[in-house]
Amino acid sequence: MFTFDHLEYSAVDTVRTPSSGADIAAVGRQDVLESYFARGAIRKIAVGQMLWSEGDEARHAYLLRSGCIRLSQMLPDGRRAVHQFAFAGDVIGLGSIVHGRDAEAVEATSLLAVSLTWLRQCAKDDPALLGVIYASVRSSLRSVQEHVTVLSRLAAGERIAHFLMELAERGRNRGESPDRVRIPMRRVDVADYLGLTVETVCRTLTSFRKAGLIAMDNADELRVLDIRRLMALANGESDPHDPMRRAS
Amino acid sequence: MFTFDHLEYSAVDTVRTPSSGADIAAVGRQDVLESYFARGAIRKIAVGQMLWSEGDEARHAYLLRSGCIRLSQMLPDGRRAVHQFAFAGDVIGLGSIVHGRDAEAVEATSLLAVSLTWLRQCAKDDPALLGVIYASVRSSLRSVQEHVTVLSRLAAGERIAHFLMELAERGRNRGESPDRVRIPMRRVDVADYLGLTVETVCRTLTSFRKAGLIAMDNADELRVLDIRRLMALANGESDPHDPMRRAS
DNA sequence: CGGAAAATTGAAGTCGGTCAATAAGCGTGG
DNA sequence: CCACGCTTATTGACCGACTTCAATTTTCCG
Repeated sequence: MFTFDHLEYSAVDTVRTPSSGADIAAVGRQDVLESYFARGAIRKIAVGQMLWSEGDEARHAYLLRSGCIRLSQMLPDGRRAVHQFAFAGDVIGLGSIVHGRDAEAVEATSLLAVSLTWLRQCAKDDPALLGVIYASVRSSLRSVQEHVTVLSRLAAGERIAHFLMELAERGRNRGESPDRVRIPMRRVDVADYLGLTVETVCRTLTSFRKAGLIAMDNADELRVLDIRRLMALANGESDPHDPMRRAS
Repeated sequence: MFTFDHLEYSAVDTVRTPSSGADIAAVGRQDVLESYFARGAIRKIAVGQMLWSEGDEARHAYLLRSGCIRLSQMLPDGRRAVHQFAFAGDVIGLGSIVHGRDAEAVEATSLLAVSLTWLRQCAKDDPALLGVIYASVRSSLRSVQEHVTVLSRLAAGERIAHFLMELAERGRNRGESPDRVRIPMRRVDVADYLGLTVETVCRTLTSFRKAGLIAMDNADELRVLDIRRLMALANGESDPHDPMRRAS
């Protein structure tokens, strides 16, 4: 849940988890992990390129240096669910032996890759490592659970607000301005992340704009104008009759 | 994802995970964990009693011997999202330092409780233990991810079918008949688990009954009549125009 | 520039929700 | 054992939030 005063995610676990999700490690307390990734290989992937596919054996864990990776799962008939977006500082690939979903670059992405077998070897000498990995997966778990609540019970407008606050919070953790939110992914990605359609995402953003909650210069960047109301929406604290909850 | 032939969950990870969810450990390969729980204290809780509440510090992990625990999260205005149901054989309480959601008994439940600090001590002597715990949380992660896909992209009928197949599969893992599914929780719990309303759950079950997919004697037990169609629905492989996808 | 992809807007339809009523359990106590 | 009262489940009628289908506009790159 977001709080208004400090704009900070409820850090319930030992590890600070900026709403990173499945497979994504916490950023704080991650020094241990990062020291291992520092010895990893740099890998760059272009927009639309897959880091791995569903069913692939997991061989590496990755620390994002820049860019954005979309983790998603396809249904047989083409429907898609985006589980999480990973940003700079996030660690992905620790959650599976065999990948259960696709990982694709939403924008040009640079990562550090380490072999999982090597990581396992290291864990035998360094007892702290396994604990950090465990904490990382655990914090991922908490993030996905929050996502479940969003998908399960929030209305369209609340989901979008939640998403924007999530982006703002995570941008802030990377040292970006909190009232300026960049949206690196396309609308269809946002829609598949929030269980909505592209059209609903557009319409909701438009109504937010008209209500003075946000301002948009480009399609991929917006300014937060009324963070209080956005927060209330994001946390499900808004008035049930607030028209911003709805899309139309 | 479910498969028809063996009625078995895709065991993608090393640990067999019968669709158990957040905080719920895998059942297979769990011998290590169980040996520790064997030295735990027996605790019994009655229907409606809370095992813990959101915000509580996590002090114990529990292995369910019988009954059913509902893990849920409340929104400020009373909306509720049920994250998972834990059944006999499942382990809960390993996913958090501070609990992020409530745990309440759906029916009379008996559990084995061990202290987390004690478990941590043991982990120092037994390197395998931390690995098993890690695997447990990892498999929980995978389950919640599946749930995200369900909530994000499946229609009402598909969600109910998925839920029934999940119950059947997990009952089967506990040695129960696969074509006889018991539903220990109330309709409102099912609704909050699937992001629907009580009425939609009822209506969908009725239409399943009328279509010959299931038969119901009591409200809390049903017989699976057409598992093939239920499976197809559950996995999102049904015809987009199949009326069973819809509620009405 | 030009052409395709992406974003946005509009109009109409529908799935699932809301509100309301009825039925079915279920435990308690006479 | 049955009557009573309460909770839960089910069904019906209506409604509306979101989707679907269909333009139109904007953006992005060659």
